[in-house]
Amino acid sequence: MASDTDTGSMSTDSFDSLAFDVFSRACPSRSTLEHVTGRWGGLTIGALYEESLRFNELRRRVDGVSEKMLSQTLHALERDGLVLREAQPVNPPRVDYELTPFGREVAEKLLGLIHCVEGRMDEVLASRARYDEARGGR
Amino acid sequence: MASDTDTGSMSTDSFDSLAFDVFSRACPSRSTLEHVTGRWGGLTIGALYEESLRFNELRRRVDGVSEKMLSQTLHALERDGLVLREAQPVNPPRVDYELTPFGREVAEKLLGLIHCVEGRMDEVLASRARYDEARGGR
DNA sequence: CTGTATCCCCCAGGATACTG
DNA sequence: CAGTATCCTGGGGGATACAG
Repeated sequence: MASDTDTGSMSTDSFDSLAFDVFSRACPSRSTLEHVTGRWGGLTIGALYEESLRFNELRRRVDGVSEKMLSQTLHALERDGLVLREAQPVNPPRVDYELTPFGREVAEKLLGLIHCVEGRMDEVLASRARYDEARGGR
Repeated sequence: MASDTDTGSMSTDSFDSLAFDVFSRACPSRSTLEHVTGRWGGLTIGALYEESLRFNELRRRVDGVSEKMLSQTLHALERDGLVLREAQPVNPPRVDYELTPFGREVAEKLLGLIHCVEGRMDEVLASRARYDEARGGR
């Protein structure tokens, strides 16, 4: 693990002058973005945005995730400073996961995206129907 | 292709009462979200947000994408109604890709996320350093 | 309960060649 | 230029067993 080839430089660009090197493979933010938008990252963050959860609660909440992937995802997010892991030294062990302030900020942006897409799903579905009919025979 | 198992129902939830079934595997918006946030989807949309581009221009812009993946990505985005494909019947062929209004909206949300992360990359890097040092020996 | 270690399968996706 | 078709490999990720 910790195999990212990240170097420490990136551009601080404005919204209008988009010259960021996210397009470059070597951009360090690309890996974080991948953790956030990855298959399980987004769902995990979404779940934690509602409330702080324990490992198996998360596992139940995020439909379809395996122990291994949840573990990996959580580690990546914790490493990036999006998730805080709080282990209580009790028996049986109890570990709570919660979003950091940064994590919450990212979660909100992510939710903005999700809502944007969900609110337009009828359009999407219609577009898909059109597309499939046009070249559906083939 | 067009192998999504999407059914046409989803929840229209508010930002506060998050009861969306995005967490469910069967949620139709999940596939669109995957197209948008996928490895190449986001970068492609980001590139097209700046300007309308042709196939090979895109290929050069999005560092590391293969012909096959760009083609696939573009088809998925076009099908979902995010990208408009305009083929001019000239020789040699010329095809321009541009974002639809919906595509631009999604792009903006996406850029919001990207900027949020990029603007905090120093934190991320610091967090990673801390994390790696803590359990770096292992 | 909270994970880590292992095995292994499958397909995302890269390389290459070819067509219109 | 704008793609499609084919082949092939790496690693994403599931299942299971095990450990603290």
